[in-house]
Amino acid sequence: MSNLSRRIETAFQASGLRHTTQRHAVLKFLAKHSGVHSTAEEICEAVNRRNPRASRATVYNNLRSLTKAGLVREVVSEGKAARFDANLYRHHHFVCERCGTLEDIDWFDMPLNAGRSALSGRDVASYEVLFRGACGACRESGTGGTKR
Amino acid sequence: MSNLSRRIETAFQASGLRHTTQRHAVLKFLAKHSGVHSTAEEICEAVNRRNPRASRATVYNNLRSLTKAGLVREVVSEGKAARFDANLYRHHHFVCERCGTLEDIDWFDMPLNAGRSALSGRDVASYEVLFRGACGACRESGTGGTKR
DNA sequence: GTCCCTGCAAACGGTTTGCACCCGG
DNA sequence: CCGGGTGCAAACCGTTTGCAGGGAC
Repeated sequence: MSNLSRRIETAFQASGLRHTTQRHAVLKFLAKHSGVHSTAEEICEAVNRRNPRASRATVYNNLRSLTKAGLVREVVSEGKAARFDANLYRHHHFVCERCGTLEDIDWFDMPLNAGRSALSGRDVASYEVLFRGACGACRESGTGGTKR
Repeated sequence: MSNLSRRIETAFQASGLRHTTQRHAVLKFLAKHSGVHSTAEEICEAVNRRNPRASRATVYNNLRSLTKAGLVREVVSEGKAARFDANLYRHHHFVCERCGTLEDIDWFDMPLNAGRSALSGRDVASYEVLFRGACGACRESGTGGTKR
């Protein structure tokens, strides 16, 4: 059994989620494609390329239960289809205003002191920065690109 | 004619958008309810409570043209329905993880030096911070709240 | 007069749900 | 054996589109 599969089973036990082949396949796919921000449809399609299969409803159910368990995160998305990623590390996000792609930005801390008064009265558990601009490819080509 | 209406017409002229009663009504509603982050449906309903009316398609069309013209912004949304706001001032966002409400946070600058290497290769045009945690009401009541 | 805008209704795409069966613990 | 998980198909809901008529400039 692969190292990844073992880690997944351990995570299931820790979170109290029942271990099923379909759920395993979904999480494995997301862990293997971390940073890609796949849609439910893409996950569905990928999982069904080889056995065991998982119906659309099951994929959606599992994405929800995995998200609730904290093993997967739903990524801020500009489009209509929700995008998911294995929740392995904190990161910021960069949205290209020309081609619409969403990139992960390596984590760096920001001093929140400046916002203390603006945030008063709330418990801040976490934060992330959403950057907008032109990604490397669009900056070079100067193209408008196609929103995905 | 109200001061607000005059400002709206000026904005239309500056942006090259044709002035129509329906478009005026949509922007006026958003300007009056700034910070509320209304859905298209809510805007539709509000506009149609009094003349002139605007069909669903028209409201959607106008939300798109107004967004493209920069007079309105589409707000980062956790749910499925898109939320809009008049684009009057820069601000950060706070998502309550218990009740799901989305609040505006007064703008404050953050030193981005720490992220220079992580962002290299991209043109950063703007940024905003998305905070997560417990809002004032949920923190006090300790309730789980209802996701809207 | 020309285009863009509007309104209606039908189509669309992503997501959820109801229900019967199945399988992990 | 029990309760949650699975699969299918239909329902749902927010959004978009095609088209005919109307209004802004």
